[in-house]
Amino acid sequence: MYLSTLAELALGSRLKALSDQFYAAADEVYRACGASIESRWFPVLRYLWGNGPGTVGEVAAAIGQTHSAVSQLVDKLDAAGMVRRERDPQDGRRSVLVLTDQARKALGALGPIWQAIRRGVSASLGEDGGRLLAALAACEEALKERPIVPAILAEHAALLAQPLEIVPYEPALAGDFYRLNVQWLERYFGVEDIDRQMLGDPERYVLAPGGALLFARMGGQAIGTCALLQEAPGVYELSKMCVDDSYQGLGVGRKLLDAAIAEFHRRGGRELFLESNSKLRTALRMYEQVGFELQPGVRPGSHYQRSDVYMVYRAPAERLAG
Amino acid sequence: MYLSTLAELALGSRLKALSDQFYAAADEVYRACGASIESRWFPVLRYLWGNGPGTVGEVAAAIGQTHSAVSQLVDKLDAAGMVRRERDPQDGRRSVLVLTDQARKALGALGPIWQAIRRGVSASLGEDGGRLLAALAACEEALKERPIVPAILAEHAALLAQPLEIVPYEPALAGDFYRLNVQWLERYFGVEDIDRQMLGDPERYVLAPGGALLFARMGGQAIGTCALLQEAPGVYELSKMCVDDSYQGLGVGRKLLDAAIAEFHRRGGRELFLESNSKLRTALRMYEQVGFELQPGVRPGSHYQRSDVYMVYRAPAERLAG
DNA sequence: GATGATTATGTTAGTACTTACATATCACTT
DNA sequence: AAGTGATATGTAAGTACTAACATAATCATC
Repeated sequence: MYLSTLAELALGSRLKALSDQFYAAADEVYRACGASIESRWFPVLRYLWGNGPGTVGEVAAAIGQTHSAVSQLVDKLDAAGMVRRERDPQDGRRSVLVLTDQARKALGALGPIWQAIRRGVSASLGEDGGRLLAALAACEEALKERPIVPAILAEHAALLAQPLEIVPYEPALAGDFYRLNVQWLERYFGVEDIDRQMLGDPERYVLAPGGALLFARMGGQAIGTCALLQEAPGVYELSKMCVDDSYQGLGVGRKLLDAAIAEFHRRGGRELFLESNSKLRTALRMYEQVGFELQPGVRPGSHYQRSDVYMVYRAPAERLAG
Repeated sequence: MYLSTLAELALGSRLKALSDQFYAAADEVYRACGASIESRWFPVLRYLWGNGPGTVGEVAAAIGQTHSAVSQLVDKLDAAGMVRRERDPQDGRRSVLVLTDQARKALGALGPIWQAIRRGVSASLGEDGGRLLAALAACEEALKERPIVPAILAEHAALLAQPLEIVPYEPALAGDFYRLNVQWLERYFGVEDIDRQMLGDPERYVLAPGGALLFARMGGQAIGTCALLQEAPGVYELSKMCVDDSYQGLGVGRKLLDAAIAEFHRRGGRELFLESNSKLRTALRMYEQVGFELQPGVRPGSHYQRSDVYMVYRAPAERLAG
């Protein structure tokens, strides 16, 4: 399932879906057994049944819903003849909810159904049912102790505060070069043979021909990379630029790009070009911002199947002059 | 929390509540970070972002919702300028959903927030977060393989088919006498010393003084019990009556009670009384139904702290006569 | 006993879904 | 080409909640 690949990000959706499944299943069972009760009524009715009459607020707190949800539910239960509202003589604000005899009778007859639900759920889910219940209880507890929003905001602040540094290639980073590029290529295109070759041995295919390889590092981890390939003396290609998915949006790409251009200038390069794909609008816009200009057609003799965009760098000074 | 005592019965409610918490948390984070996106949009947007344009049905299947939910969501996303609907030229029925540039930009900037959510959730939930995800995935899988409704109905049929029998004490049942009573006492009151003594050695404290001990058995398992204690010659106390939680509602208690009264008559008993607590309304009503009459006050010399109800049995014949 | 704050509930409006139905298109068969 | 069933989407009505507000009763303080 797609959602499970998103892990923590799609928890809400998945829990909701599972919740709906259980509600629907209970309703179907009640209907099949001829019980005139709805699954949504269960928490309120069961509470009143087990604990005796209670106020709206008390029930709401026990079953973890708002008082207005309970109040509205009671409207329905009242209409269905299951619950009576009585004023508390001690405290006129309170509405005391009392099960009617009809409800007591109906609930009394539900024992075997509830028992069957318990067993049926256990049978269907097997051990995972127990695990789900345990995890659920643990998470409910954890969320009470450690609210989630401040935790997320703290992580967010920490992420943004971590210094981002651009560092040159070192052998320990070879694996990151491969990982980052493949992650990116698989998402947008597919990995071509020419890619695997270069990605697997950057020292031979990037550095040896006189190119440069840069990495963006945050918190000790390589999260982006960018290569400057020397095609001919003084002629460089900007290539293999990518940033880890989970660090998108932090401006990492722009910093890598700036660093690569600075390196091109430091080496006194004569020409800098790149090939890309028109699907990558965000990237193309960024290239334009730093000084690349779109050329008509593709570069003669391009070795990438995916490239349909050809851009050439023109330093700001040149542009002013020309 | 009350709901967690209901185990499998309240799974729907609890999952829904947790789901809502995650949605609300995500929305709060988005708001705090100034991102103009809503948590409910996430699955659709993320899918389109990661997998490129897709049709309504494709997206719905991927994120596990109905096509109409997606269609309605797309209405909102369209209004918000995040998604465009385009007709599929190959198949005129299909609506192809395409992210707008604005959406791409917004989603691009969300990288660190998503990353923070992942980390924040993990930080708040600790290991339980991983357990929840694992259990969730396992249960989703299990429900696909073994639908839950037939499993419940099968259990229900099996339950009703099992014959219920009332049997007298035998040594193998001594453990059940203890288990059933303690389960019940812990739920409602607390176990008093006088209880432990008698529960631990029924042969000495129930049978030796001339009492009787009955058990309800279903499918080979003891699921309820009831004692008839002889206080003085011909004077009996009905006591220690309880039924396993998970077999409530099957009429087990009533059968035990009827059997105990029959035993009292068989022995030619002169007086039968019981002590109970006013909290146990269902039980009290049942006692009244079979012929017990409420007495004012408590029984003189009662040995239970929890008893505030004193009832004496009057055989139907006596009542007719009196 | 007047007052202001708090508490308990009810009410209204809105949201996110569902189910059920309607409509449009496609793929086949004849 | 005309009809038929399947498929893809849209639309309408309904449900179960929430949030926000309104109302009423109680408590605390002077």
